[in-house]
This record gives sequence, C-alpha cells and structure tokens, in this order.
Amino acid sequence: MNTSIDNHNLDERSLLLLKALVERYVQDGQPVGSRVLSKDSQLNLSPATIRNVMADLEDMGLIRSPHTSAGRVPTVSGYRLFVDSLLTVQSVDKALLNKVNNEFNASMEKDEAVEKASKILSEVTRMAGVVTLPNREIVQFRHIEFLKLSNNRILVIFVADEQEVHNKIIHTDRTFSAAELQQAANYLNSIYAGESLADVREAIVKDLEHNQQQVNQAMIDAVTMAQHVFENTPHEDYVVSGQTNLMDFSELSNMERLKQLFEAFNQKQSVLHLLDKCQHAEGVQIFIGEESDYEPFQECSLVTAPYSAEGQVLGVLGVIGPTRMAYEKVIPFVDVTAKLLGAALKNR
Amino acid sequence: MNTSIDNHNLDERSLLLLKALVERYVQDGQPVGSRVLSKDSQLNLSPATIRNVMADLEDMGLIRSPHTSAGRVPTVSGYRLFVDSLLTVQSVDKALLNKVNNEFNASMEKDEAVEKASKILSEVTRMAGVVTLPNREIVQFRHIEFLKLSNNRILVIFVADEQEVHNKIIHTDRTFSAAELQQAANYLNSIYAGESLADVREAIVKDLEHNQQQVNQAMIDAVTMAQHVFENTPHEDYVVSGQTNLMDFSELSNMERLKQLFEAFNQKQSVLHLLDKCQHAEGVQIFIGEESDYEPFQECSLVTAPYSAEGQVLGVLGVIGPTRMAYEKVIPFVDVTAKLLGAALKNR
DNA sequence: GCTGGCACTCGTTTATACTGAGTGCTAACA
DNA sequence: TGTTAGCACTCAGTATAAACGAGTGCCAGC
Repeated sequence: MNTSIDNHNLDERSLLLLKALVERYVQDGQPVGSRVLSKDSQLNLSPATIRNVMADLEDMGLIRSPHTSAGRVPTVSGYRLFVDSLLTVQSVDKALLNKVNNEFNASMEKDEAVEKASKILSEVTRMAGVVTLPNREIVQFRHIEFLKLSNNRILVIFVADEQEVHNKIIHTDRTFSAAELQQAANYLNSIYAGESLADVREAIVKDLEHNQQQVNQAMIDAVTMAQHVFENTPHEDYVVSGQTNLMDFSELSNMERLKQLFEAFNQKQSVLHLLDKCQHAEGVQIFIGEESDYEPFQECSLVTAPYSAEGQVLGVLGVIGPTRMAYEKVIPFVDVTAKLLGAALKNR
Repeated sequence: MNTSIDNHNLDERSLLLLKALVERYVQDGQPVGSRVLSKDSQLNLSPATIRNVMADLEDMGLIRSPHTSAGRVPTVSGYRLFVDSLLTVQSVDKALLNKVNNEFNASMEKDEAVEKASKILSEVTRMAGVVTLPNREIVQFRHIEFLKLSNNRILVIFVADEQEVHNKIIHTDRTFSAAELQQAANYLNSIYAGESLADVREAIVKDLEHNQQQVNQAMIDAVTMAQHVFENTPHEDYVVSGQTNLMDFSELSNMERLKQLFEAFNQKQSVLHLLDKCQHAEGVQIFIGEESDYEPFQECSLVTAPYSAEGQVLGVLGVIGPTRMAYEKVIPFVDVTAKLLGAALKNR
C-alpha cells in the first residue's frame, strides 16, 4: 500500500497531531485549539508549533476552523484519513461481548435474531442500529399452498427456508376448483421443493415456454400462478432501532434536518440502496458525512458490515450516528455483531 | 342536557368570547389579547370590557396568560368546554371526501386498507395518524396447516378470516410424522373451520378436558398443538403514520419531550391502552393534553373514532397532534375516515 | 354596565461593551 | 532550519442597559 498517497504526504508528527485532534474532538465535541493539543499529545510541542502544523493540515483540507477564534474540527477528509490509517481499533470489551452473545439464544427465529441485532447495535452504541433482512434470493423454496377466497381471488401461502412464511393474494382470469388448486400445489411442491428462489423463478419462465407446446393445461395453470407469486417478489427490507437516540446529539438538533433523516428511514428505499452497496464489500464499510452522497445523511456517518452464514452473505448491518462518533469503538463492535448474527443464523 | 353545568354558569357572551379566543389562538398560535378579540368577535365590545370578561374566564380556569403582558391562551378545561359545547363542526369538504374515498379501492386487502387510512389521516391533518389493526378475536378460523421443521419444531400456518395468514413455530414434546401432522390439521380444520377465534380458543380448552378421558391420542395431540398456537394469540397492534409531521409544531419542539413522544409510539403498549379506551366509546372521543393521563402526551391531543363493519367494532383510528389543533375540522374528518375504513373492510 | 384613560408589568428587541479562547505573524533563539 | 515566545487581532458568546410595545388591571365617568 502506498502510504505516501494515503497520508497526503504528511510526516509522522502531523499525522499524530491529526489523530490526537480527532480523538479529542470526538471526545468532547468542542473545536480543539493548539493549547489543549499541546498538553494532550505525547509530542512535547509548544502551542505555537502546533499552530503551524495545524495551518498545514488546514491547507490540505483535513481540518477547518468554524470561525477565526475557535479551535479546529476535522473535515470529512480528516475523518477519512483517521479511520483509514490512524485509528487504533479498540478490541471489544470481553464482558460486553459475552453479554451480547447471550442475547442471541438458540431458540430464536430468523426475524427475532435480526430484530435483536438491531436493538443491540442501537443500545450499545447509543445511536441508531439497522439490519437488512436476510436476502431472500438464496433462500430455499419449500412448500406452497393455494386457498380459494372468492371466485378469482386466491390466497397463496408459501414457505421458504424452513420457517419463513409468505403470503400473497393473486387474481386469476378464471375460476379454479379446490381440487385444481390442490393439484397445482402438489405439482409445484414436487418439482421445485429444495431449490433456491432465484432458481425457481428462472425455472418457472422456462417451464412456461416449454409447456406451452404441450397440452397439459393444469401444469400451465400451476406455473402461471406460481409466476404471479414470484414475479414481484417481496422487496428487500430492513429494521431500524433506536432512531430516537439520534435526538440526543446536539449536532443533529436541527429539527429541519432531523425530520429529513427520520423520513429517510421511513422511506427506506434510498437507505436500502446505500446498504446494498455495502453488501458485498468485505468487512466493515464506512460512509462519513457527505460521502454517502445522500442528502439526509450529510451530518451522519454510517458504519456497516455484511453478515453471513455458511459462506453466504445474507445481509448488512450497521449503525448510523453523527459524524462525530467513536469510530475506534464502533467499528469493531459492528464487526463483531455481524459475526454473532451470522453465527446465530447458522442453523436456522 | 344541563347546560348550566356544562357551561360553568357562564352567560352567552362569555361563551362566545371563549369560542372566539380559542379559534383565534388555534389559528395563529399567539396568546390573544383583548384588542384583537374586540375586533374579531361579532359582539361590539371595547377591549376594556373584554378584559373584564377574560378576567372572569381566567378565574374559572378556562384561560390563562403565559405572563403579565401577554394575551390569554385556553387551558385544557377551556379547550374541553370548547369542543364539548362551543365548536361549530365544519362538514368535510366534498372534494376531499371524494378523493379520500377513492383511495380505498376494492382490490385492497385488510392490512393495506388500515395502512392507507393511517396515511390519509396523517396527510390530511398534517399530524400523526394512528389506526389499530382489526380486532382478531372476532375473526373466523379458516384453515390450519402443520409443517415439520426439525424433530420437535413445527411450523404452524393458520389462515383467519379469508386472507389473514399467521404463522408460528411451536416446540413439541415428541416427534410427529408428516402423516400425523396432516391428520391433526385435517381434524382441526374439519371441526373448527368457520368459528371465531375466541370461540375456537374456548372450544379447545373444553375439547382437551373432554378428550382426556377418551383414548384418541391423535386428537389430543392435535388440540394440544392448536392450543400452543392460540394461547398467546398475537398481541394487538397499531400502525402510525406521519410521526415526523409532529416535528413541525413549535409547541412540540422541545427535543426532550419529542423524544419521549416518539418513544411512546415505539413502545406501543401505553398508546394501545389509551386507544383501547376509545374502542367502545360511541363516536368520536377526544383526549386533550393531560386528560390522557399519559406523560408523553401532555402537550398533545388525541382525537379518535372506532371503526366498524357489519355492526362489529373492529378497531380505533385517530390522529395525534398538538393541543392547539383545528378541532372543528379534525373531529369530522376522523369521524368520516372511520366510516370509510369500516366500509372498505366490509366485504373482506 | 360599558368605556376611555392611565399606570404598570414584563417579554422582546437593540445597542454597547466586555471577555476569553484562539489565531496568525514575526522576531528571536537553539 | 525548526521551534518558541510574544503580541496584535478576530470574533462568538455573554452581560448590561435602555427603549419598545403588547397587554393588563383598575378606576372614574358616561
């Protein structure tokens, strides 16, 4: 790795100072001046010298001062450099780790575990926790069932992956008898059971083409109905916890922006898009402030990690909080939570 | 009705003045003084006279002044008197009514309709809308199905009331074969289909006692499993929309309290309790400020109405907003929305 | 009983000055 | 050449005071 690029051609001392500055600022939220930094940092330097260095750092866009007579605060690039090469990751407290691990107990179902993970993330970090629901594409088709409601409304229940039950009402062109429905279900169960949903979807399309030439109307009907169910397969989704924690941060106390942020969580769509980007990143991924390129998150950072079981990436989890957060603690915690959630989902 | 009690022994003029004051205050959120009221109200009275009347109203606890040199604002009792006997209900705008009615279309399922109602309430009133999910007790049992997961974990799927699908995983003492499960389902479907959930629950208990003496183990097993499913029947629940609308009100801009309020929505429990109280009230029910006796709602009012279909009360819906709201518009709108939702659920 | 008048209250605004944290620059020092 | 002490300067924040104005309560007169 070319550290000279990573580090903006800065010498050791400047980097140490930047590190000290970020840590200090994260700690008490006040712009930090040369005087405190002089006492704070290991290097025994006078405030004046520090001011010189800070001037350089400011020129490089790593820090800035809110106004003339205030200290300096890190810019996004400053934070970036910090998290990329400066920060000393703190290992997660043993006791905490144990406690969290115990929260995931064996009798827990998928949804519960996800919910729990989100809650843990928010409670431990005192920020907002978010977990995407396990990806459905790689899930196995297990069982399907049709129930006639009214003449051409049919309730379809299908079970995926041992315990996920989905249901949907479809509208058909003609009326089916209970026997026909039973037959269709049997047909589908016999040929698709055990395949992944993605595969099933593909297979359905092929089956339709293929059967068209044949004359078995019953099969065509069955597959057509299945297609109804799978074509707009349930959207992805995620769970948020501890949104209200964000109301405690003074940097997010602007009602205007806070409202935007909360609405973003409700909308889901854009946040999902953002989380998707992290899905196939390896390990922890971080968006600092405007890096996310998403207006409502301007003042926030997002720390994520994908979680997986048996080599399969299932989803993403993370926390959202103010840019000024204790990255050195949050990052390892998000990381470990992802692993624990993955483990908890292993035999589900 | 004994108006002399209702009206705190106030003469017509005082009441008219109170009415004018409340309306004015609701309109522009500023304490209203004698001068504006003198111009505003029909009665041609000098500010001095109005001041005298206001002094009386203040003595009775209907209005108060935030400080010496401000106008007056209504107290909770003031609002109460206003909504009970003073307010002139404005009929809902025809165009709006039509628009709202069209939002509920026939192909909508129960959950969707509820969701929609909540959204409509929040969007039209620009406050938070809330709708409890239709009561499940009166719902019909339709179909049950058991699916074996692992040795003693069984996935139970049951369909209620034509389209509601519920699922739950139960743990059994012994292992059942697929055939046994099928048999159990058949048994339950044949004897309980069509009954209300409440009845089913009762029947199960009786069946168990009764069958105990008999020797048909299969039936006992079936009923025992059913009992597992029904014993802690899914909790009540509700849907909120437009929480973030509440962030626009200056009277709720205290972060501390706003956080409390949002957390109350998440907790659900207490809010549900409050809504429950309205379930069997006839027509619109209103809690003004502290009347709800629920801390987080201190600065808020809740306007609710039960909704029903075919004579059966299904749930409650309403809006939550600042005490200072346009009751004369909100009340009829909540009322009519309840009716429309009821109608939309009629043939579901 | 209603009204005009008047003294009074008190939150809000505006102006002014003061404070203190922090800077940039320069000159001297090692 | 890098470091430091010193000094003038900037500027947000706070305090103080004065002026303002919206509104009141009360009283005397119509």
